[in-house]
Amino acid sequence: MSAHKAQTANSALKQAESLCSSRETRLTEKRKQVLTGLLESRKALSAYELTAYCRNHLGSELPAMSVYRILEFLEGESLVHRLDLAKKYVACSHILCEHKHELPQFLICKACYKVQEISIRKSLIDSLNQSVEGASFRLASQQLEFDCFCEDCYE
Amino acid sequence: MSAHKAQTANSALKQAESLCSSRETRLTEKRKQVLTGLLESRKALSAYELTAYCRNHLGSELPAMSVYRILEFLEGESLVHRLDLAKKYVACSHILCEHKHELPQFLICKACYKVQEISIRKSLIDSLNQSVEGASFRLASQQLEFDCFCEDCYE
DNA sequence: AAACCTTATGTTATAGTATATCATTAGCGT
DNA sequence: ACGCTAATGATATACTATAACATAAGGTTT
Repeated sequence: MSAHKAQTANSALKQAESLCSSRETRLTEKRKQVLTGLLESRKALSAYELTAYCRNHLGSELPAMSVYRILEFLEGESLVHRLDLAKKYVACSHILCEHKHELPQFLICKACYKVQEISIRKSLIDSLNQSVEGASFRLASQQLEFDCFCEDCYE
Repeated sequence: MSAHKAQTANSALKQAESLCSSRETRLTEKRKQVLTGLLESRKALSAYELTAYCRNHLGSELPAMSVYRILEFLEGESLVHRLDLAKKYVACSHILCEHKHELPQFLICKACYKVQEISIRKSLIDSLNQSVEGASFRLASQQLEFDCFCEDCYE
């Protein structure tokens, strides 16, 4: 792991800590480990991949069931997003931003699970919503996920 | 099951048969059963739910593994779509249409798995593609899926 | 019809994702 | 130290999915 990567992970972690303490929730060691795993690997990981990451990189045995619970907690704190399409989890790319972030959309590389968190133009979301409502449905969430290929994985 | 439902399923089935025979592929009894299950239930079903449907409604024991293979076949014939987001399968809503259908998008009710197949405006897709390419990604497919709630399942 | 080949289906094993439940431990206030 | 609540561990289990091998069904050739 590069020094830069560790540093970014570190500052994100600090930001996460102050965020939790301001909300009076606890960012425990294990929870930090899971978040660190996602920050350092910089791609989407499954719960089981995270237990492996903790074992191999952080020297910590973390059963998958705990990882699931911890991911749930982190998601509740908006530190992590669950990607249904990929069945994996990513660190929120806005932990370091101060501004509150809304309407996150995810581009997920089907090949390597690199994830890009983007913000689609409001007008695009609006017209999507219109199409959906035209069919008498409603978007369950504005967190949209798109199966993609990243730059490195184009065919 | 209503008479209307059975009738629609029947004509769709006939259309599917002629389609397969024109392609020299075989729409066998078992394959018909699976397609019938999707047509009659009029919502997305998992492979295992389909074995249950065949057992309970069609009096046919169809192991899940066979269902998976059959779904694969039906998908290849564009008679069925696989919904990754829901981890379920739906009958293509265009079996009865003559026209070839392109760029299908799916609105999937998270609560009851009713599925609406829509065609989003080309311009919308285009601007989505633009956003995605701006992030150096490419959509893996134009078959988009959206988690929704249907009319009956709004909170 | 018999032999043959190809396609379809059955059977079994197994991997990955996820949730529920109960037991244990850790952190914190009194 | 006691006791409460939150966090984690441990175990069982359900669901989705694929792989590999065995058998059966359908056509084609002779």
